[in-house]
Amino acid sequence: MGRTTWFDVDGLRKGEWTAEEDRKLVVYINEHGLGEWGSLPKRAGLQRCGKSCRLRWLNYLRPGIKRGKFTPQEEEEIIKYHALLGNRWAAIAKQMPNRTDNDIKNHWNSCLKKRLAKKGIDPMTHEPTTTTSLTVDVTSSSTTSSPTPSPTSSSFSSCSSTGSARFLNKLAAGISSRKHGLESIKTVILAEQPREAVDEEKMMTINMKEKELISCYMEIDETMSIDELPCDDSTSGFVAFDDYSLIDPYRDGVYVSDFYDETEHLDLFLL
DNA sequence: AACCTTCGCAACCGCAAGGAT
DNA sequence: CATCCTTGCGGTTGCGAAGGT
Repeated sequence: MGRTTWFDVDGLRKGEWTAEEDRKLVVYINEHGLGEWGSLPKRAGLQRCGKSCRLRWLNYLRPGIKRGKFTPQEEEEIIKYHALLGNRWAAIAKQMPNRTDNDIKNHWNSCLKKRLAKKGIDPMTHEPTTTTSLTVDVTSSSTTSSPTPSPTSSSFSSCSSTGSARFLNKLAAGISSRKHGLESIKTVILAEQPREAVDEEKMMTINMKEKELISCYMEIDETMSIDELPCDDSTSGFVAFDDYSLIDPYRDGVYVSDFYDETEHLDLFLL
């Protein structure tokens, strides 16, 4: 199996790797370590681009890669993590260290996605296709069950008041896969101040809620894996974090309500 | 047996983020 | 601050194998 070999305009070899090329790459990396993919091919005596070498190493030659059929347990894990993280194959692969992101992605696209669809489950939302449990903005003209509907105050207030594992997972994923440091996330949250005061009592509530939200961010350790985070049974497209914030699992962000216009408006903090 | 379709997987491509200059 | 370069990610493609008709 594999692609036929050909050469691009720069004379670089493309397509299937030979055993000899694999050997050269492994020998070079074992001797010199990883890094500088751009210049590696020349130094290793390979007629390949750096990207191709990196991919070959990460997806095939790297030690510790598990190949072959996925076990039912692994498949369950993939489905579970996909529900939490979406198509973030790299982030999912981090939870399954013996499998590559490419492997997981291929298995999802060729097998798991179809299997879920057959069972009547939308592979993107992980919800039954016959029902729509996503909350849709009643004021908008949209009638679809898009994964990113506009939240409303009604959906907001009806959400659970407990913290959300999905939110925490999203945050952890943001930290781990997108390289957003905790400090920068805290800075974003802390920098968002109320626009104008209403009254003192409300102000106190706002401050309290803000503190709760911030403290949640503060408690998350960058080294925590998803399994270490607390779980709840939140299942809808939007996930409540508390009365003032709402998580959209399909975007890299957390909505935090504009405390002074609770009727419609939410701000999206991108992670 | 021959042909067609689907599956599985390796590899490519384009894009974006982040670092270096 | 702007530009360039490197790295990493996700979507897509190409192709042999396997299965179906």
